[in-house]
Amino acid sequence: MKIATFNVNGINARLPALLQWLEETQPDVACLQELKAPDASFPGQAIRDAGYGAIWHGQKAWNGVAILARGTDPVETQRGLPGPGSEDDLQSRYIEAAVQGIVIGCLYLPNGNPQPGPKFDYKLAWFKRLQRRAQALLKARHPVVLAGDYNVVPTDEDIYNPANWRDDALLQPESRAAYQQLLDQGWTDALRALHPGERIYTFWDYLRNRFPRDAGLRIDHLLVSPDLAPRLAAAGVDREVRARAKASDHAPTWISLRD
DNA sequence: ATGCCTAATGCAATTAGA
Repeated sequence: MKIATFNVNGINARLPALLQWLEETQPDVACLQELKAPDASFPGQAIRDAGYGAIWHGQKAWNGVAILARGTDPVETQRGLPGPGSEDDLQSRYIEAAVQGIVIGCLYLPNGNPQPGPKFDYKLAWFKRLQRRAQALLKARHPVVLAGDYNVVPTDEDIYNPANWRDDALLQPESRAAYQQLLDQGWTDALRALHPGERIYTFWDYLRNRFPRDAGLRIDHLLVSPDLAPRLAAAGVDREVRARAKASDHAPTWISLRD
């Protein structure tokens, strides 16, 4: 079973690229972030025609997340991240569904820049709610994959040049500690577990010729629950998608689980 | 310190991204 995450940076701007990638790589599950579209503008029919059932949580202009499942409909288990403060949170950043017996959490964690400031506070508060949801899923003993754009560079190994980014919200000790606390619950960072010591990037800024220079960051992650970790067979980044015309600034990132 | 690029909004220039 192949599970992917892809920050599309605009579902409608990216639709041809998304459909091409789905056709080429045939993931069983695809978690999408940054739809940048309200619910009514989601291209559900085009995605169904490509063979995927879908659920989505949109928002005008910003954010937005979706879960696609090949040949079946995801069974929604949560829309929006629950927990303290969730009633005041209008940003569409979390959706969760069961697909083929696995719970899939699709998340778009707040960027948090500039820091310090209210956006960084929101990031850390959102992270706490994610930790809470993650703990509840573990306690229920479900097989779970938490996939998405975490907006965290976990270590200095996960970025081309940490010195240039030391004041950025993505590298702050608080952001990294929150990510580590999540892992300490028992989750496995699949890409890192299967490729220790390797340079792996999932995002390259449009600015400053970053992709041709391979000046990237690893911020899109797939975390798997303890029962799924032994089933990890492969993991990777579809870098060629980032190289194409009209590409997102993120590349699709995926894992494959043994049956 | 700012521009460099891209998408959305809405039709010019601003906001946000990371």
